[in-house]
Formats: sequence, structure tokens, C-alpha cells
Amino acid sequence: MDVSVKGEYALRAVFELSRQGTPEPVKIARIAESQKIPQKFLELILAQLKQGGYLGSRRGAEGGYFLARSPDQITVGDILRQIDGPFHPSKRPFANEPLDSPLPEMWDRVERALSCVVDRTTFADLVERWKQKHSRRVLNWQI
Amino acid sequence: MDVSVKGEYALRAVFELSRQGTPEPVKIARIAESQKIPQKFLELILAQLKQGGYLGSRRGAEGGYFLARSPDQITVGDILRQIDGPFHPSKRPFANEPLDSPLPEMWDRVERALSCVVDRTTFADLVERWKQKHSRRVLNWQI
DNA sequence: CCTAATCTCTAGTAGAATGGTAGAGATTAG
DNA sequence: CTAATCTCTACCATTCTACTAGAGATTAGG
Repeated sequence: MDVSVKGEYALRAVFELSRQGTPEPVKIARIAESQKIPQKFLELILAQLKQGGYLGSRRGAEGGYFLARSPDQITVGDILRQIDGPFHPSKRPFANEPLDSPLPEMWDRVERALSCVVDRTTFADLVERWKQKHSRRVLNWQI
Repeated sequence: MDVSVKGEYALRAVFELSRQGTPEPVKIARIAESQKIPQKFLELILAQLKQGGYLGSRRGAEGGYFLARSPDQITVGDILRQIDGPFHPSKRPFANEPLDSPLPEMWDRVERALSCVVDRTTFADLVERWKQKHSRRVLNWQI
């Protein structure tokens, strides 16, 4: 019942790109540094996100990665599923399971509860929340 | 974001004991058979559940396992945590994480959503749901 | 007390997943 | 042309998962 480190890295990377808000490509090296992710590992992750259609890229000097959709069109669930695969809490057709088990129905509930959070949280939401916390911090500094 | 096979086995075993509803010990072999769980693997699981205080046991001939609490005092969350460990969706203090990330707050939401299901579902609930489905089946047969 | 049936405890283990690393190749801006 | 960047394939150490094996401890019933 947990998310892989790879998944969390992916979220942080997409968040970084969303926060930027520019259409300019951002270099892997910069994302890696600002989000403290091992660069070579991040390369694999970004490639995977690109092939899922969430990111675009440009090679060569001044190249980098950018969002392929606007942040309010990408959810946390999208990214997690692209990286870690679909999350059925329990591998679905449990071959050897008695047919009249009450568990599958419960797993459905779990999945719906999960979905309510991750599929409704867009990166636009995350950026907004982050901005609010951030501005409060700045405000406190000023006072 | 998924439950181990071991965790699912544990749930099925406790469900089996709850369904029984008797204070009589049930043999591992019987649980293993009726729930289609490899017996030697199940032994480890039951021992772990016992040491968590959820089950009791008696050795020797006519021995077996039994619930240490009534089914309405054991939740699905209890069992999953005992078997698979606490489920923080993301390993909590992500050492290298930027301090102002919006992700920890989201993981909290996820955890609460999850908890709403698994910590509120008791084995008494599961048995009741199972009985309802079962009685409907029987009814349809009769008609 | 004997014995068969059971739980208990320790160990091992094959295979997959996780969390990376290495390096050569392709592409592009300037 | 060249330096900077993404891309692609391969590899790898460690841990986790889902078991299996077998000897030992305990108990009911005779």
C-alpha cells in the first residue's frame, strides 16, 4: 500500500515543470538538482512520462523537457499509473479465491477512495497549494 | 499501491475464522484448504497474527487457531498493518525532499481516504455482507 | 504414559522488483 | 563544427516476495 520512490520522483518532476509555468524546455540536470533526484534515474522516468504523452522534449543544446498538457489536465493518478502501473489494491482476478468472498467488493471501495484523491488532484492544484503556503511563509518573514 | 498476497491471505484467514463464529479452534489445514492458501505459508501468517494479538491458538491434537477478539473488534486495517506494516503511501520523511513540497499533504489525504475504508470495515461487516450475498444466492436457487 | 495430531520455530531459496549506474549514440542551437 | 543535451540499451547490487523444509514442542485421547 505504498508508492515507489520512482513514482514520487515522477510526481516531483512533473510538479517542477508545472511550477515553472513556461513553455520553455527545462533541462534534466536542472530538475534533478532542484528536486534532488539522481539524474540518470530521472532520465528514465522522464522518458517514460514522455511516452505516456504527458511530457514533450527537445534534444540538443538548450533542449529539455516540458509539459505536453496544461497542469490542470494532468492528475497525480495519471502520473502514478504511468510509472507504477495500474493500482488495483489486490491483483484482481485472484485465481484461487473462493467465488463468494466479500473482499473484491472491499477492494473496489478502497480503489474508489484512492481515486477520489489522486484522480481529482491536478498539478494545477498542487501548484496553487504550494503558492499559498509559500506566500504565507514570505508574509511571515516580512512581519 | 497494492496489497501483498500475504496480506490478502491474512484477510481471508481471519474472515474464515470470523465466519465460523465458534470459539472452537480451527486447524490450519482446514483454513488452508477452504481458502486455498499454501499451508506452510499460512502457518507463518497465522503466527504473525497471533503475536499481534488478533488470534489465539491451541497446540496438539484438536488444536488450531481462533479469534482472540470478536469479529466486530478487528478491522481490515488492523490485519493489513500487522502483516504488511504501516502503510504510509510514501515513505514519510523523504530525506532529500524539498521542504516546501505540496506532496506530503496529499499523501495525508490519501492515507485518510484509505483509512476511511480499511479502518472502518470490521470482519463482522464482511461476514454480514457475505451472508447477504449468500442468502440471495440460495433464494434464487429456491425460486 | 504413549502416540498421533497439531502448532512452532528456524532456515533456506528461486525469482522478481527496486533503485539505481554506465556509456555510447542521436539531435540540435549557435 | 561542436558542445550540450536527450535517448537507448545494458547491467547490477540489494531487497522483497512467496514460498518450502524439517525438526521440535505441546496436547487430547486412549
